[in-house]
Amino acid sequence: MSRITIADVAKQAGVSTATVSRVINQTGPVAAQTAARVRETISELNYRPHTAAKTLASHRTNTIGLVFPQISGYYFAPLLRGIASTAGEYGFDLLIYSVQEGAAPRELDHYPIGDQNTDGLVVFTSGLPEQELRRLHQISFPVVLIHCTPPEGLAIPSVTIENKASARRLVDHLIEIHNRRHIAFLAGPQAHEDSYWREKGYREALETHGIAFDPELVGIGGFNEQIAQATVKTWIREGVQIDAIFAGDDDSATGALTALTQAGIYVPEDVALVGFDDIDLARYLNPPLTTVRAPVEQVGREAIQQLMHLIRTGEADLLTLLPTELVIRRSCGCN
Amino acid sequence: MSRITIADVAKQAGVSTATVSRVINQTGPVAAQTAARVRETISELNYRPHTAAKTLASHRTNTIGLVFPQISGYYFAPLLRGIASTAGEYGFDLLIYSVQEGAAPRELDHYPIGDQNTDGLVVFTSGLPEQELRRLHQISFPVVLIHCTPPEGLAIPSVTIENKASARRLVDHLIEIHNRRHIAFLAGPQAHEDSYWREKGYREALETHGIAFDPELVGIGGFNEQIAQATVKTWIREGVQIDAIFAGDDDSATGALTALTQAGIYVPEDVALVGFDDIDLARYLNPPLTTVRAPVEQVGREAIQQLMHLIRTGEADLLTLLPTELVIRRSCGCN
DNA sequence: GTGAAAGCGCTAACAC
DNA sequence: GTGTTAGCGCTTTCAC
Repeated sequence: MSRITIADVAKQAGVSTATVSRVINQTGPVAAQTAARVRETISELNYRPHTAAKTLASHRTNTIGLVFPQISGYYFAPLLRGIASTAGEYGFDLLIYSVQEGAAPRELDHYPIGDQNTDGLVVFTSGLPEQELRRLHQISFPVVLIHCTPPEGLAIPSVTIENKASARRLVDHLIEIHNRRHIAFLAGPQAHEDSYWREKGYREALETHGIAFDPELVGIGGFNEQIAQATVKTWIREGVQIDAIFAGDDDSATGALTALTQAGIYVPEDVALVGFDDIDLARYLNPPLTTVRAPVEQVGREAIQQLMHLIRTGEADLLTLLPTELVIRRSCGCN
Repeated sequence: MSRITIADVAKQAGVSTATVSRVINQTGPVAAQTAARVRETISELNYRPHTAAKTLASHRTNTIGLVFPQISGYYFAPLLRGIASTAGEYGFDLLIYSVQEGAAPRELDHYPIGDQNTDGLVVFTSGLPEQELRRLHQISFPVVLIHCTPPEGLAIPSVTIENKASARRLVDHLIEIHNRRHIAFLAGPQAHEDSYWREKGYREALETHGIAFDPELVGIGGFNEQIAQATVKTWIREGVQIDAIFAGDDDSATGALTALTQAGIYVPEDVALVGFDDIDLARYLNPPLTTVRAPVEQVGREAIQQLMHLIRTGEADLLTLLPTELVIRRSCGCN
C-alpha cells in the first residue's frame, strides 16, 4: 500500500508531473481538456499531494503557527476561533503550541514551532521568550504579537484592545454619574500589560476629576477570584474608606462581590463595583456586573490579517488597537 | 540569508551529514567526542532541522491532527489543554482544523488535515464526514474519536464520558431523596450522542422505580438556554404537572431556571432542577445548580494516549469511558 | 564509529 | 501548452 505520488497520476493521465503540478496549483497554463483528464485521474486514484514534499520543494509551508502561554480563560475559545477561521479563509493550516504550565523551559535551540515549519507566527502575550523573538526578528521571520508590546527595539506588529480609554470611561462613569470619589482598583498580575493600561485609565479619570490618587486604594486582584476576595476582605477589616471598586477583570470583580456581600455591604448602594472583560458569568451575578466587553474573536481575525499581510508584503501595521465597549448593568448603580 | 543546513553543520564540524543526523536523532552510535563537537557546532550555527525535509525523508510527521466541528463551548479549552499538553509530552506537534461554521462542505479530495500531513488524527464528535473516516480507516490511518461512536462497521477507537450511569444516578437522587415522581427531561439536539445516553439513564431510573415513562415530559432543550426557556414556559402555560426537571445540559438548565423563576415557581421547593456538565456558571445560579461534572481535560489526555498507542502498535482500546461525578448543590432540594 | 550516496515526492526553471 | 530535470534538506542503507 505504498503512497500514490504525483508520478502515478502523471503516468495514468498520460502527462508529465509538471502538468499535474500545474493543474493542482493552478500555476501556469494547461489545456482545459488536459486539466479535466488530470483532475479525473486524481480523484480516481484518490491522490493527495504530500505536504512535506510540497513544502520542501516550494519553500512554503502554508501553515501559520500559534504560540500560547496556556490554554485557559474565557477568551481562549473566541480568540482561537477568530484565528482558526481566518487562517482557514486564507487557505493556511494552523499549528498550535502551548507552553506546558510548570514545565521546564525549552532548550533554546529547539522550539517546536518557528521558521522550520511555519510561514509566520502569532504569539499570545508572553508565549515566546525575548531571545527567540529576537532571533526570529533578525531573520525577518513574520511574527505578530497579541496582547503584548514587543521588546525594546524590535519593531514587531502587535494587535491588542483598547484598555486605557474604556477603563477611563468606566471610572468617569462612576465619578460623574454615580458620584463616587473613593474608588479602589484591583490590579492584575505584576507586569500584565492589560492591567497596566487599565490602571493608567483609572488614574487619568481620577486626575481629570481632580481626585488625588491614593496608593492605599490600589490592591492586588491578580485577575483572580480568591486573591481579590482576600484583598477586599482586608480593606473591609481595616476600615479603608471606599465607595466604589474598579476590578481589573471580571474574575476579581466576582471575588470582590463575594467579600462585599459577606460583609453585609450592599452593592451598588454602599459600594459600586465594575469589572473588565464581560465574561459569561457577569450578567448572572447579583447584581449583574457593569463591565467592558472586548472584541476577542476580532482580535484573532485581525492578527491573522496582519500576519498575512506581513507574509505577503513584508509589511504590517505596527499597532492595531481594537475598540472596546462599556456594558452598563446594575453593579455600578445604574437602573 | 539562506538557511543553514545539515551539510553546513557537517562541514564545519568536519564530519558527514549522516553523523550529524545520528547525533540529532540519537539513531546509531557516535563517539562521545564527535557528538560533543557536533552539538557545539549546531548551537554555534544556530542550526534547526527543516521539518519538511525530515518528514519527507523519514515518513514520519511527528504531528497529530485535531479536527473540531467548531471552537466554542465550555469544554473546548480544557479539552484542547488535555490534548495539547499530552501531545507535547510525547514530542508531537499539534495541527488543528476546525470546520468553518456555515461554510460550504469541503471538496472530498482535499481535507486540510489527514494522512498527508499527520501521523494520526483526533476527531471530535462529527468533525469529519463518514466518507473521509472510511477512507482513513481503509488505509489503516490512526484515528481516535472523541464523544462519538464510529459509523457502522468501522472499528475506530473512541473515548467519551459516562453519560448514562450518572444521568441515572442524578434522577435516582431526585426520586429517592427528594421524592419526585413527575420528572421532565430537556433533550439536547437531535442525534446528539451525549443527549441520547443521558435520556437513556433518565428512562432507566424511572423504570427502576416503577414510574411510567411519559413522552409528554420530554421536551426540546437543544443544549441551549433560549430553547429550553421557551419549552419550560410552554409546559407552565399548558399546566403540565411537573415536580422536577432534568436538563440535558447546564445551558438548558439555566434557561429552565429563568422560565421557572419568572413564573413565580420556586426551585427547588416547587420544582427541583438538575443539569449536566458543571459549567462555571452552575455554582453561581440561584439556587446553585446540582449537576454532573465530566473530566473534560482527561478525555483529551486519554484520547492522545490511545492515539499514540495506535500509532506505535496499531492497536488501541475500542472504547474508553471516563467516569463522571455528581455535584450536589441546592437546586435539587439538598441542603 | 563513520562516510557516500540514493532516494523521499514535489516544484520550478528551462527548453521545446 | 507541455515535458525534462535539477534540486529542496534530510534519513538511511550499505560499505568501510
